[in-house]
Amino acid sequence: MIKITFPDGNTKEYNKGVSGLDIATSISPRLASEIIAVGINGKTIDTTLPINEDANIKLYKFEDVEGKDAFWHSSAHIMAEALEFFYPGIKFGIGPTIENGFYYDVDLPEGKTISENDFKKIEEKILEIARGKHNIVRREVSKKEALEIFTNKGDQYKLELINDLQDGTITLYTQNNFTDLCRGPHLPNTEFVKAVKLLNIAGAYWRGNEKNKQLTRIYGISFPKQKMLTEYLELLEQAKLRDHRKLGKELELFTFSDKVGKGLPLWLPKGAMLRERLENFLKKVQKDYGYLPVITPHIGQKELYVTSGHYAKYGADSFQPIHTPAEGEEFLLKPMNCPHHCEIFNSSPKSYKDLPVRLAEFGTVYRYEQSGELHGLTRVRGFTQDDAHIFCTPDQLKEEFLKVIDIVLYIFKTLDFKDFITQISLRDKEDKSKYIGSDENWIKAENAIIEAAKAKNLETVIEYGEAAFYGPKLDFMVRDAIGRKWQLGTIQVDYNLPERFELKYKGSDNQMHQPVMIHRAPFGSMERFVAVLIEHTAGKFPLWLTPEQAVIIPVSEKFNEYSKKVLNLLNNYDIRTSIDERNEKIGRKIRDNELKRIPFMFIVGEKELETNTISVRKQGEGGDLGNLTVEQIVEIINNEIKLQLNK
RNA sequence: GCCGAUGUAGCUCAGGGGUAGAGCGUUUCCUUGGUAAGGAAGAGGUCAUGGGUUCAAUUCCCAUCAUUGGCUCCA
Repeated sequence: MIKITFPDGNTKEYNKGVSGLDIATSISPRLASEIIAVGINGKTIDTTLPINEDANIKLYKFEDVEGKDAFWHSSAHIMAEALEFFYPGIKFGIGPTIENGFYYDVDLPEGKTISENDFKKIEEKILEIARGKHNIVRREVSKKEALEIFTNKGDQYKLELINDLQDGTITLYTQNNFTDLCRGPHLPNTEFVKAVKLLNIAGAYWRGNEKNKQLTRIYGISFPKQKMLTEYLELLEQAKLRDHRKLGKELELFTFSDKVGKGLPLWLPKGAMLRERLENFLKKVQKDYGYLPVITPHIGQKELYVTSGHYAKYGADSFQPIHTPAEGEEFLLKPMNCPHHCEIFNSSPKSYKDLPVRLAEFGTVYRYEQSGELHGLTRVRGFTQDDAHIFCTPDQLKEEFLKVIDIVLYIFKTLDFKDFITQISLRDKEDKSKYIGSDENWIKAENAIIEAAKAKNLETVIEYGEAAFYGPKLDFMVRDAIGRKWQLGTIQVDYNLPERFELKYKGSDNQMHQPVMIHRAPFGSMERFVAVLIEHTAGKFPLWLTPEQAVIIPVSEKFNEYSKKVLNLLNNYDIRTSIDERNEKIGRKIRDNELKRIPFMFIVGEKELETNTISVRKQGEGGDLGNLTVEQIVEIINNEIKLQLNK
């Protein structure tokens, strides 16, 4: 007998060799039918595998991450079988579970293509296989045997994978007519899969290396209930409605023009107003923290970027140098503000008493991003960083870094960004050639960041290979409406550029010393930040930020005169207001302004004219909130703004 | 940059080898209306661009450009 301990601490004795499924069955048949995988002492295994020793057990359903993982992994195998049915000779790369669903990378037979039109028949085939209730059978094989099987099948990708595996650890899973190399765990049988949807199709390099062949990647998702699929698809639809590219157009915030060039955003008046408010908000914060505004040009001599290392790293893949009539004279569009700021630091001799120097600029930079990478406002070729560089003594580094974290957290809090990931971006352990500077400097910088994050009790994830080429970063990442992660705020420690630009200050010992630099941008870039803000708020911006705070809606033209009077009053109180003077019925005007997400609507008619008031309606809340005087509503608005900015 | 998809009116989209359609928006007129769509009439398109096939191309083919889903990259 062995002792099984359940998550609630209860224990029960079972015969040696009992399976997770047996244990679930002993509790309830219902439970047994929902169990997808089993956790044994922290390791996830198949429900049918025997358990031979005392263990802590967890029974995973679809609702658990471990359950979803097995569920979608099996779904990928079933999809592979369906694909093999339609495309004999197809070869398989990898087919893992992802956050929402699964994919399989496949190499289609010569001359065959697959398109979204084929999805329906593949989905039907998947469900047909699923309904067959085929057991998914695990088999341990020797490396030799595994190699034989896939040599016979002619699947070179699997062979490549097997060659990287240790003998004795190789398992195969078979359902119906399909066998795949797989670590598992998997569903007990195919019938668990009740609903499936193939989502999209994409190219993906074998093993993520662009020198390798590009395989066809098919994404899908599956569920144990049809209803769950329907709900998931609805969720996707709703996310699409929040997409900043759609809302940016609808709310007239920004646009692009082929004639200007791709990846070069044009801010429309309302978008510019919004952005300007964000900038002013940050300027005020930075003033309080002792930053000094500077302004630098959009281009600089090529030599500047040779010095900084940008040219060697990105020069060939960038916007190309600007040539002048003068022989040999070359300028570059600035890809970063730091070299200019270094030169400002260098413009006068510094004493340790001058430090830290904090130079801030909303600096527009230009980077020739790969064309396939451009995306709305989140990745563009011309954008404005809320950039600043802090030049400080090594002793001041920690405190300065902590203060920057405070700024970022304050901004995120004010704007209600709750779901963000704090990521420590370090060097690639394998390939240090991607970076400039000495090991010593890198270790110092990386430690400084790790310590600062610790001091602030930030819950961080460490990502290797994500550092900037001149230094490690602390990045603040958020997700957009379609679940993609973007870096917003970033704080970077840099010992390297001070060296390259020969930055110096005179210390109390009367010797020259090198300052440390902190690069930081709480928003990251105005473009990306606004994009994410649009998606997080679904276009319903906080009152202090929104381009139009209120609209006056006259019940009929007879009240236009009174509307203008109200407008003047509100303007005097700095409330951003306009009048909807269109010859439309009031219901129509309300609907249109609701859709424009204007926070307040002030309806004025006979009653309001007589009592010298306005009828107040709040966006998204419907109905009539009663009559107020202009002074009263101004107070309400100002209080709400105060609340938003002081939290 | 690579693989796939898409490109028709300001917007969202239908259509299809014989020189184009809807809804919304816009304009004009009627209506002067009380908290999420009042009515009528009109204007608006070299069907992304350039080639090719064809008696005939917006439709089929090729290329380019742009958008888009991924991959790679990301200062």
